[in-house]
Amino acid sequence: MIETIKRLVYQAAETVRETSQFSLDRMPEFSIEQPRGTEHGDFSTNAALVLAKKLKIQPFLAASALVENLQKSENIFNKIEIVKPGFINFFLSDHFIQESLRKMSSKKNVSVEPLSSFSIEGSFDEKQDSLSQHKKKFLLEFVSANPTGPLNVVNARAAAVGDTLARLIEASGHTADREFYVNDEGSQIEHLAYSLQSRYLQLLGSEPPKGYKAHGIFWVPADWSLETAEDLYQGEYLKGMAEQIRNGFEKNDSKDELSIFKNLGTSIYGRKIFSFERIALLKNGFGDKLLELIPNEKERIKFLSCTAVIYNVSLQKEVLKRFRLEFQNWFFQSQLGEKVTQTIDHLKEKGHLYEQDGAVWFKSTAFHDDKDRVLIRQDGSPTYFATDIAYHAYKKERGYDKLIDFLGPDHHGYIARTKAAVQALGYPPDSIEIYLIQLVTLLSGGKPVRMSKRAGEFITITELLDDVGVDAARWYFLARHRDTHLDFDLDLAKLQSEENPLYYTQYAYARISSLIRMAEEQGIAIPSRKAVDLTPLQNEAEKSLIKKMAQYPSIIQMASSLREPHHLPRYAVELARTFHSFYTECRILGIPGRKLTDARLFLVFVCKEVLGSVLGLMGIEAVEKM
RNA sequence: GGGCCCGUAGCUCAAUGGAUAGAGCAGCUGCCUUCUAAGCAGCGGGCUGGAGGUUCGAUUCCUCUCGGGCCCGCCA
Repeated sequence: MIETIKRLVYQAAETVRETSQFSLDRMPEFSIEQPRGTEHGDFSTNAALVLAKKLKIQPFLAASALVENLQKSENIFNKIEIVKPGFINFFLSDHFIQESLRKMSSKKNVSVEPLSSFSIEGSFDEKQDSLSQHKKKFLLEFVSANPTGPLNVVNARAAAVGDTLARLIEASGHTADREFYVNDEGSQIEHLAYSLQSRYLQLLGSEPPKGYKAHGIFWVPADWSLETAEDLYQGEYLKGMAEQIRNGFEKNDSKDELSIFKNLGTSIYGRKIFSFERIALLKNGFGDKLLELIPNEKERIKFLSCTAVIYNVSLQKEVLKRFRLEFQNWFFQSQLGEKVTQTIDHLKEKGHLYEQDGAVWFKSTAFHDDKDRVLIRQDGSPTYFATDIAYHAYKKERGYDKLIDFLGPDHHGYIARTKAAVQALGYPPDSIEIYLIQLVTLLSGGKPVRMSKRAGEFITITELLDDVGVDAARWYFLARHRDTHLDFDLDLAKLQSEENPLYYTQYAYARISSLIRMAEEQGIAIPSRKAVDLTPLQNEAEKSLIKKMAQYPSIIQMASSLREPHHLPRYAVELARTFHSFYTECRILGIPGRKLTDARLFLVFVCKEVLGSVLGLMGIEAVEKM
């Protein structure tokens, strides 16, 4: 419906270009909107206003030119008017609205054509044919939490936003892979292993073993160099892990947790990382013999790192699955291997590096970064940033056209330097997009819950899901713009759960489902798309519902291209409201006239499809009964 | 000192440069002997933090300013 109107406007603009004195090479982007009241028509466009700006002419003049060249098919328009500055308002015929409904249902799953980049040369249809060439491969990286513990609420927000954006991008005709980057190397992982070992040692006795010293609440090797215990992980979950190392992983759970170490370990690292004996020990427990069985401190820490990483990742995977999110790829930093030095060499060849103070620097200021960045430290080891560049290089080498990263707000400094790196590698600036997802402040009892992984104080995603459920969690995260701080009031989320917009939307779906069930009981089937007579649909409630559904493709297109999933819940509520209003006013069953019943039944059936599709994009369950 | 994000109804938040700035919650008034009242219809509620600028038009873009949050390592 909107596409049709938009196409006609484009065609009108083309005619204007061909026949008028205006020198116009490209029709600027414009929008088709649904005005609030009916006095401004069923739909309106600002096309003439943006055109006027481009041509530097009076808006009203541009509007007149467009309207004169608009095909005023009576099958489509009852009336077209030009108003005040230069809005063009379309009043649609009943026939056009009714037939739009028929078209909507013809699409298997509602998808849309990108309308954003049309030049005025070439007709709409030609552009549409070349759509397949515009199909792009997206790679979305998000969550990417360190494998040092359970996922928290901020990760959950990223999970919801990233997943739904991926679905949106797919719905708008591209492909999108989701990727989780696991930082399984570096000092933080080492600290994790030391923290774990310390918890294990604490299980064994009250005094530190020989060669260890007290370090805060931890016991660390006497020659350990770290200055403060703050660098160690204090979370309670490490105690549980330590116990499992002592008692065996299998015993703790009915599931065979051991397969994690065999299967996940192998799939992560592509090779066996634990010997048969080690796996058996993980299974049955080390008892109090860990230090004897792996006497070499360095080897033991490496072993504990791997164990902790694999275990944490497997738990993260599990909870994300519960959150209805599955990543196509889990990419581990340790998989980069030679890639890091290769990438650095590549940058060196291109002349983007220099040496200073015994370190190797990337001249990122050449690409709009604030200052240059170290890639190789004085001690010869690569920085985190260096591995990150290698990782992004590898992403591009895998053939993705567009990389999208979601970062936490504390990483905003990485936006400029990462973009700089991608450009330095020779890729166009628009091949990478990096967005921040702002913090989530959990409110409990009206007071913020402070979250710090190392202090061990945080609400895990599991606790959140236990508390409010997957649907409510996803809805809350998606409903807000990713750029704004989110106050997630746990009490409120629970208390209001009965009058949540989520339930309002699901209720609309359930009502339709119930209706269709009842119709079937009465032997009334959903009429076929081809045969149904839609002419009985004439009152405002019916037409409003059709028009609201007609907006769906442009909502997807907008949310997808802006990378802003929060438009979906808003639209879902609007659609549900329009439906509820229609439902109250129009009876479907038990009315005289089978034709009206059929037409309305078809209407709600399509509405159910659209509602189901919106909820599906949000990863929220569409319930048949409430 | 520098950078990023946010200031919109009592509360939580929308509004891809567009018409009278909108929803939900909270408050008030009506509506269930017929398809789910977890619903509908209606009312009240705003100097969009403030001051300039850009233009046909600014919540949106630019400058300044006030308030809140986050960051600024050869940690990851």
